[in-house]
Amino acid sequence: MAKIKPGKNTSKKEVIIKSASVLFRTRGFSAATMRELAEAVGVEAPSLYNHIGSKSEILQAICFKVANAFNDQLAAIETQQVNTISKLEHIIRFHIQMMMNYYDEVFVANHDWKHLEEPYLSNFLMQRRNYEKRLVAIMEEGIRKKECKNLNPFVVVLTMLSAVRGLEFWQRHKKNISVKVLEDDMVNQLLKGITAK
Amino acid sequence: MAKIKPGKNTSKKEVIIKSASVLFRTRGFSAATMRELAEAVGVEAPSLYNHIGSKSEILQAICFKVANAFNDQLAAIETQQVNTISKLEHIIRFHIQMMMNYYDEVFVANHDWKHLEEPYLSNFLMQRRNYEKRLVAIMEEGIRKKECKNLNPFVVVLTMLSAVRGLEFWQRHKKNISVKVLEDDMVNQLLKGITAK
DNA sequence: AAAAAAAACTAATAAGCGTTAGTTTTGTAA
DNA sequence: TTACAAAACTAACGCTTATTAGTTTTTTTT
Repeated sequence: MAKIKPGKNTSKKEVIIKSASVLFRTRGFSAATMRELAEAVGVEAPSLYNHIGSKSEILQAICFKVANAFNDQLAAIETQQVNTISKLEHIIRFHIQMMMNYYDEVFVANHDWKHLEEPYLSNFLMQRRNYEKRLVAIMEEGIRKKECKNLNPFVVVLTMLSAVRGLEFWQRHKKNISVKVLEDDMVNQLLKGITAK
Repeated sequence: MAKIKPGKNTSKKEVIIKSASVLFRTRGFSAATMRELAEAVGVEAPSLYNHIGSKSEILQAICFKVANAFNDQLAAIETQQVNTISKLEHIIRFHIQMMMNYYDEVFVANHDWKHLEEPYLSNFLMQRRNYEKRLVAIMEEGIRKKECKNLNPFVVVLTMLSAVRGLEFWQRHKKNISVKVLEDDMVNQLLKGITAK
């Protein structure tokens, strides 16, 4: 019978969480069962509880891992001494890369955060709101310095965030379009539009 | 005891489906229970089955109502004798309006279609793919006629679709930003970009 | 090799699920 | 007012859920 095989630096808990990310993405958190997760890991369901506390705890681990990654990267970009358009470009590219490299985790964080329990739910939502506000602040600076059009900064930021989030639908076109074309064309469209001059 | 109160032209089945749209949006299809739905409608759970066949049937009704609305509108736009940018603008504005007027239904169709049962699942996905292809065809024509930049049409279309889909997050900012500003700024950004000339 | 710790197993629990059966109430038409 | 149909009710079924208890196997440490 198959055992949990942790790699060099991955604990069994991390293996379970990675499997759960894939399972939760495909089935959704509520529809996914611990028995399904156990089968994916290669173990009986009760054995999972030697490594994790509960189903909900797994969701917490996934959501906050993603949230932390985005927060850390934004903090780094905020301190950069470059113009606003460059900052926005960096952010867009980072979102795209997160989507490519941590597809399952980002998807789950985007879709199933509502199933977090308190106080994790409130904490997560607070972090999201804060993230949006920091992006809006960047955009507002760009407008002030006349680098950006005078559009509603909230609209711009959420349009950008939504657009990159839409990369969820891209996994199935992954083979047809290179990541470079994807990144460049998306940055181009969001920052400069699609209308020919 | 409260009864199901159908309006002039709304059957009790429609009342149930509308309540289910709100419930499924807030709780997610899998997490939502028939007992919760019954309470929202003001009835005991088994009474629902005098009007609907199953929980799954409700999801089907929601998803295909939304799919039909988008398909019909796109068909109308396709026959219009206007330039490509105008067509894309119409499509974006229609998506925004659908999001504003049928928020719950569109949200559920976007999030919970994966819980449709066969053959409805395959049918729904086929319609989605077809919809995307028709949008790509419009964008390709725009590139051919030099109305649009030579960007990857798939990237452009899915960026647009994703951006308008992101209006899901907008309900909470509804009071701060008028629909007109929202529509105009979003169209402006997606078609002409945010960078100042 | 023996002892201790970690992690697997089987069995079972209480709770909640969608749904059905059977009955009673309500609304409508003759 | 009586007859009929629609739609509500209560009770319950069979199934699945996450999780716990108790035991055995495997791995690690001494």
